[in-house]
Amino acid sequence: MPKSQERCQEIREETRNLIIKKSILFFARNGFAGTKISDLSKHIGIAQGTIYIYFKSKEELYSEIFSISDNIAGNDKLLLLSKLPIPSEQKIKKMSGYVIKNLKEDEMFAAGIALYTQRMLEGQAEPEFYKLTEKMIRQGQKEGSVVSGNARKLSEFYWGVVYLYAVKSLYTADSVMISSSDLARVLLED
Amino acid sequence: MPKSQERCQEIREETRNLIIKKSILFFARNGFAGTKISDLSKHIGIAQGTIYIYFKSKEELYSEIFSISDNIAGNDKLLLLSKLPIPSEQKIKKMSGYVIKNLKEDEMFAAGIALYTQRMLEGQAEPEFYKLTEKMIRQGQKEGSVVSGNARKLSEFYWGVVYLYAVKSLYTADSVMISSSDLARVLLED
Amino acid sequence: MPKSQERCQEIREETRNLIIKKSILFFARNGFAGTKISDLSKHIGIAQGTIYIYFKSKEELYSEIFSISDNIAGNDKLLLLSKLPIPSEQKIKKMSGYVIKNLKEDEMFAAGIALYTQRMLEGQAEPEFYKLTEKMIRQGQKEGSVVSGNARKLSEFYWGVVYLYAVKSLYTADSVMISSSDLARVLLED
Amino acid sequence: MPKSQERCQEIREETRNLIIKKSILFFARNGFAGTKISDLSKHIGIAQGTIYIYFKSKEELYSEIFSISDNIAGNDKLLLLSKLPIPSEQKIKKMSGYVIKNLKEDEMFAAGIALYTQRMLEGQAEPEFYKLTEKMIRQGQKEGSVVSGNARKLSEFYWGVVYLYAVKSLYTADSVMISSSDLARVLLED
DNA sequence: CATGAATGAGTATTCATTCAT
DNA sequence: TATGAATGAATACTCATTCAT
Repeated sequence: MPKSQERCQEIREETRNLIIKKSILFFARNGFAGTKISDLSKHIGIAQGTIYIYFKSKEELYSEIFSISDNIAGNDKLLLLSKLPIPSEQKIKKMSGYVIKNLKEDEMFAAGIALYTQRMLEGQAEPEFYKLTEKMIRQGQKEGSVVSGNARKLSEFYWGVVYLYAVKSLYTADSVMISSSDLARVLLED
Repeated sequence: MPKSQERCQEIREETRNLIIKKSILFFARNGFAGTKISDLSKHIGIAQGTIYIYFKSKEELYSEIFSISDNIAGNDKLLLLSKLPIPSEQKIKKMSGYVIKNLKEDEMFAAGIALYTQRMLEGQAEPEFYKLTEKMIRQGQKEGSVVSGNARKLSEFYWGVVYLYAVKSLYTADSVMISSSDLARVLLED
Repeated sequence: MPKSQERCQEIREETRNLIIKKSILFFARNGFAGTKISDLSKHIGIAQGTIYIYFKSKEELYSEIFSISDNIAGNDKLLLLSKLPIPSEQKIKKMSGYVIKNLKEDEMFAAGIALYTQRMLEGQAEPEFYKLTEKMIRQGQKEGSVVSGNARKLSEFYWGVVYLYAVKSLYTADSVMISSSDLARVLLED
Repeated sequence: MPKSQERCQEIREETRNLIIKKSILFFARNGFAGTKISDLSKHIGIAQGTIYIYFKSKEELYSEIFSISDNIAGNDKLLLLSKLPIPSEQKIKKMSGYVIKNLKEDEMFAAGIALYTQRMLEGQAEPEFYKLTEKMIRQGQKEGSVVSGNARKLSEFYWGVVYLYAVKSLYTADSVMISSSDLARVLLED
């Protein structure tokens, strides 16, 4: 008896997600060239061939992971946050809390941040959440809670610091993490 | 003919240095696995085989580059600086000025910082200049010029920021650089 | 329930025949190595696994097809023909008419001829119908209706020409076919 | 001391030609899918990697071989022949003599004919020498030396017969070859 | 029986390294 | 020394075959 259409679809979806999820960490740690399909498939726990059922090439898998790392980086939450009718100081504190919490608890989040930032450095990604942060900064500067200076540069600096700790956590299991308030202070006046 | 002997030695030295110098940027940008000897030799302007006259393997060249990136990162200057009988605030400002100037003017410096930090993250390098910076921070905290907090963490943070801008400058030709005083302010009280 | 048993057997037989029938064309066009089971199953309209219910391996399916292509090539008819008590000229004309008719109307026939000839060229098939044709030729030479020359060579030439048009029809839908009388003339005196 | 520019060029040319020459037979015998690069390189007597210095892929090598098989098939000679101010009968006899001689003596010639014809069947090659032969046939028909009938069809038939014996000689070392005059008789009146 | 996702041995391709010139 | 063509082990990718459903 043939498997039902839906069940097949489900299985495909599951396997595809498994591959993506497990690949993110691998690519974030070792880079594209440093990642071998043989190692990757062992790490995922599937056969090498299975990867090629879902992705045409290593390159394609890598690309897919990037479009996903965008979401991982938390755009949705940030978008929501940036639209709330609250003072910028609170937004930045909430954002920093969210970021630090995730960096600590979710390796995937750290990997997403790392990959996304790297691709951005190579000029191949548009930093959506940089812009949202810029907005918060400008609002905060009006409100007097955020330090003065070019908003774009400050945003870059803020996320740069996040990247720093993301990369650190990818390499060192129990790396000392910056505190949520220390991170917020990058932008806020004392 | 001792003269020609020396000249030979000189030429050897020159070629060797050329390889190292041109390799640093390449490795810093693409990582170890992402750097192909064929591309590298083309970039240097020599034959692939020539590299193997001076270095036993890609691995050895990479290692060599690290021991050099250590120096590039400015240990000597830093060491000197840290021993001067001047207030920590001045040391930190001088160091920041030195770092920013070099990041702006010397791609090799940026590459050295990037490589060194990367290897450090992978736990394969002992961060000599982190310790020197820690010293300055402790001195500064006593003098009241440096913000309070764990000296090691602050040092890591300071150099993390430097790494951030080093990487940025490797990828983007005219990247907006942080100012020397902004960098110093990472450690100094307002 | 003997009835359902039979029905089952029938279905099996049907599927098996479907696979064979549809495979012949595929193998004839692309050769053994050039035929992928994935493509083949798509072309047949069944799942890949189904093929392996009926045949132990690709190799076995291929072999099966050959024993069948032997029959397709029309041994039985030829055998019958060669035994009829009629002049060789008529036999050859009938045979040529039969061959051309089938080449035109039945892709399977063309495929069978092509496969059989290919395997023969590789020395893996015994050309039963070559021998029957040889007989006709010898008879015809005695009767004065067939051109003189080595009977085996003439037989090879005759079937070579048939192969030629068989292959042509496999690749080109509406290929110009040789006429029955042109084919006969390969052997017959004017 | 570096190798001289010209010597390098020479070596490259030689190796490239060696690969092409030795590949023709292999591909002609086994087809594209049936040819493994590992076997091919062993047969040529070089390392697998060497092939990829000269050709981007197996596909590209195969294509290259085809553009060359065109020449092998003897276009130049044929062109010359077709333009000579001699009766068509002589042209056809000369051509047949040339073809049979080469089929007997030069495996490469046979391979070239086989490959070219196969690609033509797949509709991927323009049969230059078919056209030249057509011309000869038309001229001969006017002169009364060539059998009547559609010139294109006759040309196809003639080269089909040549293909037949080309393929045969590829598989069987000492295959019985058609004689030059037998081949000519395919087109000429008795 | 039929399915098609998964497997892994087999094949194509790359790239660090060697070596004749 | 310097070269770059050649090497072959390492890696990416394919496809005949299996197996849980």
